Amino acid sequence: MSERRYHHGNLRAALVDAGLDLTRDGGAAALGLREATRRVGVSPNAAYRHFSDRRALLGAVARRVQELMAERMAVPAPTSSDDDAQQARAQLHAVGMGYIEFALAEPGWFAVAFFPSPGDQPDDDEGTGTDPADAPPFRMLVQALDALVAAGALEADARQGAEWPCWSAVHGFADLAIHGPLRGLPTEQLRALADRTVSAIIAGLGG
Amino acid sequence: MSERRYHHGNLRAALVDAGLDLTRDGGAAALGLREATRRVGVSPNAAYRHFSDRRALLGAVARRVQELMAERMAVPAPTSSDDDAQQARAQLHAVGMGYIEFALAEPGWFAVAFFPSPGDQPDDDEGTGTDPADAPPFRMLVQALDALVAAGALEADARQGAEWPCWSAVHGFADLAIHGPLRGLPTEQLRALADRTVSAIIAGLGG
DNA sequence: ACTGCTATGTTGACACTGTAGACAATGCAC
DNA sequence: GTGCATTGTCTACAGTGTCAACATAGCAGT
Repeated sequence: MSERRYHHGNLRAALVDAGLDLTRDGGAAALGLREATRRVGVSPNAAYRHFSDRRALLGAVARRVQELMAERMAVPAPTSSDDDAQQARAQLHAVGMGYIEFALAEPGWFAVAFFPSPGDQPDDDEGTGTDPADAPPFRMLVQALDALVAAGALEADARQGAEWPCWSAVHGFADLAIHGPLRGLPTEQLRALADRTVSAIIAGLGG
Repeated sequence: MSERRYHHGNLRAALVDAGLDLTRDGGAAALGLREATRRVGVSPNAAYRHFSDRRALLGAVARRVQELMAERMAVPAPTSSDDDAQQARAQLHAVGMGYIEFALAEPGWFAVAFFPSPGDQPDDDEGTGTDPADAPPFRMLVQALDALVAAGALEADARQGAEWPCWSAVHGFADLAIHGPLRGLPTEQLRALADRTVSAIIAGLGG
């Protein structure tokens, strides 16, 4: 098992795993090329065979985090209630709360998941790799909003672009709660504020 | 003028100014201790006479940016309309849009202004210096919300903690628009989405 | 089965960063 | 003027990302 072969076998995956470890506490800044390779037991430059850049590795880690996030945001199985509209609203609410709760539970990962500010803007679009608009958590939001329309709880006019107010609210709240003035508040209180925020943005969508 | 005296005279201020220059494009990552001192024409370690740390300098820059932000968010002078409630709502709306517009106009500065993720959390509260809750832009938000209550446009119950949904929405939108999937959208479209976001969160406050 | 190519990992080096400690110049208080 | 606290410099160290040249391993084709 621990025979050190010259070829690692699956370095790329191993580096991403190391990246997950490092970013979990410490966020993006904690992911160093040298540190990651050190953990895997490989020379620093080996990483360059799999990633063009430190930022490329970070991007790969980010995509994995997005998947983890979507898994944790599992929807609470639509209880067979009669009120479709109410249920759709509840689902959207759950998606929002799931987003925030993941952020609170894994602040380091969350800081990496979407658009890491540490490096400057990625120069070009395809720099980090994937379009953030098809990040799994985002798709969940889209789905929930569509369901809201289908249930008649949201006008078709108001549907257009509704993703952004929603995402804005939960994303902003997460940032405030992790790095901002809300940091350190007791979980219960935090959850109450999150609930208020999510409820408010959903309620305000109609107008 | 350009006589190089041994003592710079006002190094601290000069370093902060250099920091403003550096962060303006490039955000927090662009503020290097060595680079800043180089610009001022002073040895790297001179900075340590005025700041304990690179992060301390960054904090000083952040506070200056917050002031700049508040200046740019100048309220549009309450037009003497008869409808108090409508006017209060408009003021709150203007504060939110001002926040976002500053962020869009000065993305580098905005990234530094509040809670720079680059470094990890500041270890202790008083690390960066001031409580983010009395950042000038935040005070403007508080004021606008109070005015809303005074005008009868917001129940006293709903007033409590209303800062956070509001701040969350605009802050999140700014992040999405700068680093996120909204990046690069034409200004006009961006402004429309911002408007929608701000309107939504205000409309949703009552519930 | 041997040969050669390509993918993968290593070594050494460079320029850069933040930070620490010992030293030098300055300007203010007496 | 003298002495001292403030402010800036120099040297040095550990750490980083990245590049170029080299070494090894495994696979393809004869």
